Amino acid sequence: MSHTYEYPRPALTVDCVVFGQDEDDLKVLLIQRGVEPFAGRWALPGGFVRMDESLDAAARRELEEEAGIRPAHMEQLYTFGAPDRDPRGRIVTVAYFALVKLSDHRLHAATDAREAAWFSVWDTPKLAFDHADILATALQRLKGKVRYQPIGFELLPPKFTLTQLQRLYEIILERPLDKRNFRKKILAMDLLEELDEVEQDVSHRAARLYRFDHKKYKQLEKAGFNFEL
Amino acid sequence: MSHTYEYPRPALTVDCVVFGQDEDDLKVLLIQRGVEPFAGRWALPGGFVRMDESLDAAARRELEEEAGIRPAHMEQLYTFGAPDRDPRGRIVTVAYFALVKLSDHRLHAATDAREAAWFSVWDTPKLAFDHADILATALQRLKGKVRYQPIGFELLPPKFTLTQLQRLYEIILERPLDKRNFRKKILAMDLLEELDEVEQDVSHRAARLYRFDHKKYKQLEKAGFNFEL
DNA sequence: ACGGCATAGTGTCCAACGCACACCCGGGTC
DNA sequence: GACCCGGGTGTGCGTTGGACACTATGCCGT
Repeated sequence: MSHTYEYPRPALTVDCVVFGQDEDDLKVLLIQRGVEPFAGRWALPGGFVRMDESLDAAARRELEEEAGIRPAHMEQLYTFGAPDRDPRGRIVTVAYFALVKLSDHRLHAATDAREAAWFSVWDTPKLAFDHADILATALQRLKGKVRYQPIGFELLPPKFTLTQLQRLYEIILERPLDKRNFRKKILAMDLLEELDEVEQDVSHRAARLYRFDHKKYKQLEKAGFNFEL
Repeated sequence: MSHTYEYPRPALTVDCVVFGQDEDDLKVLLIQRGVEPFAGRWALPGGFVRMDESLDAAARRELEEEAGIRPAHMEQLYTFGAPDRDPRGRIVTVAYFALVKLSDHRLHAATDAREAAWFSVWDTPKLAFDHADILATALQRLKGKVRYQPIGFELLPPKFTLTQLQRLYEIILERPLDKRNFRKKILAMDLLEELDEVEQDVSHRAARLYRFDHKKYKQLEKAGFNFEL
């Protein structure tokens, strides 16, 4: 079955930059290509947009299909449409930016026959197409956004310690933060619920666990409150 | 001549939200549609992306063709792709955001046979397609961006008074600013060149003219300086 | 020439915030 | 019980943001 149009059309794909935090590293999800072009190279997960689905839906579907991932946070990043960005012809791609809790998506073997794996964002293999540009754009967005919107929490498990949170910010922003000032500021926002629980199985004093209060944040946001690290 | 593909493809367009400042009003450029669907309705300028041009180039070309406009500032805004956003079928559009000096683009009759006109952004006619959503997104972007990047200057003539600049910010941000604090802050950045010229033809004390120093801004930017109103 | 009018231009004070900084605490290990 | 490892806490200072009101200048009308 084929499809005919009066004027030529670019093909339209979505590609997803999925970030996860692991220990002291920021990871990005990549998939090894099985076919030409760029067979064997690593690339961002993605694929063609179907005629009856929105762009967001296409991005979610591809992530589910290719890596079994349902991200907590996802937003459109940028649309890349240089005429020569794909050797197969004119293909325009809408890039998405997603955050997942790595704890939810530990080791997963290739769900879609292809190999999927997490790489440090500071040390990725050579990527297919213009995916290195897309990744760079996504990193820039993450760095810029994390200071003004509480999206960092989407990378952490539901219960976390303040030190974990601080480490996350330090990794993303690539600079050290002062412990006392960080805690003062984040607690002053009154967005964290202090739990009656502490870390388990650590060989030192256990830290208190906190949970991000999404409801409270939405309320404060409506009232004109601005999150700012 | 027709074009055939193995899988169906959405059509791809660009649409431009062009802002201009006029006196005490923020204007947006609209074009009256001549054909169905939405014949007679006002819409954002835009059109189909050609196979050999980048998305940015398509946006610039459409603006030139439909309104004879070459904007000083232009950036990609967001891509809108709801399956039902166009009654003709699946059409995905990459929206752009542009700023022009209205002084450069005064009254221009319809360049492309169609009628083009400036409307107050607070009082537009009912727009075709999902263009009202696109406009709202663009306004939000403008409001957010103007405080952290010196793009406001692209809306003013090359030489302007501090009062004009302040009015512009007040219009965009929709709130009054304090004159002394505004001047203090903007001059402290050392980005404005104080000219040996004053306004002409005013029936009161003439204000000094200033010019934005793009070169100096680029230097400071490299040195880690952050513009912030 | 004089007065009136419209906008230009200018400085201080106070409160809030950002940031630098160091020590004791608690729990586990050996 | 000594030690090791991170957890948890408060103060002080310099900077910044924001409120606030009067004099200066030039044109116009009489």
